[in-house]
Amino acid sequence: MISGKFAITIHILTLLHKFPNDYLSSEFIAGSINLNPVLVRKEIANLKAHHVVESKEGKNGGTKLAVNAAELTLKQIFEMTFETIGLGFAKNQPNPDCPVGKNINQHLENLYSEMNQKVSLQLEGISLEDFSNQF
Amino acid sequence: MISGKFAITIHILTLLHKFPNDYLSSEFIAGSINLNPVLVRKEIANLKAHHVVESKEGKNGGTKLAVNAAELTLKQIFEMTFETIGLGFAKNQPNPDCPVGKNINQHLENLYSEMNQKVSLQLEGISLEDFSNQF
DNA sequence: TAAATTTGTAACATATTTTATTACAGTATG
DNA sequence: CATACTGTAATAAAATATGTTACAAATTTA
Repeated sequence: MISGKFAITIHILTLLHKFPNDYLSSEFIAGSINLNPVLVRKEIANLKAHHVVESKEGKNGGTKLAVNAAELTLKQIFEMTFETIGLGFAKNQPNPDCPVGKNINQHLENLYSEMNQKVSLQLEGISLEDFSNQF
Repeated sequence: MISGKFAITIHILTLLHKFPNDYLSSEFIAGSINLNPVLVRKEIANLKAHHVVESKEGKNGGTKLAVNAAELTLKQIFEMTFETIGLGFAKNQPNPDCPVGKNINQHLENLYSEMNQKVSLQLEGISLEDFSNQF
């Protein structure tokens, strides 16, 4: 299974970009994603930690973008929500007495690292503005 | 979370490649991966369905490669164990009355589809033999 | 032919991760 | 002061991944 963090975060950011002058409430955003507002606030907390959005408490409060959407890339959003991409590892430590078991994770990491470079290159070329303007 | 299917499968195939003349038992393979033999047999069942390995029941039975390792690419293995790569979707159906909610999944799919092409290109260039010869 | 070993598979159990819910303190608005 | 938000903790529920047990069927070998 793969968590919806990236998808949710980019959904939030797209909405914020569409309403650049408003503080959007987590309830409103949750209504578009069809998600519990608390989970929206959690993702917003992550975005705040990365200084991508700012929010205002209290009545008529909410969240708005704090950066230029043309300068925020999907790669940055990816890195805020995922560490890296990959095809996973076996859960348990493989047998260190086996030449294959001993080294497989290192070799997989190398493979995945190259995957990440390629994906990052793609995502670096797309800004939030680009993504949002598709709608 | 991400399942270990790909990692386990490539581990199995690497072992089979290292012992091209033997039928390896699921117990032996499980010992290298440090995994329950039943789970190994499940992945082998998948490989059998794709005609990549053959196995023999009964005493001294086990599994061996049924294809040329130089011609089996990591892309093929990837496709047997994952459908596609991507950064996920929100779990619930987004709001179809919202212009963003209505289209976000399609746009994400397009994005992921391009990611898959890039990753596939990479994995296509690596054979099981290449991977196994690193050890 | 009998004993031993191995696959194949089902059924069930446990662990982990992801998502949802409830609750409420704190903050700003009007 | 009433209202409507955020922020966050605590807990529950759902989904997925992994592990275990059990046993029939197949094959080898003694």
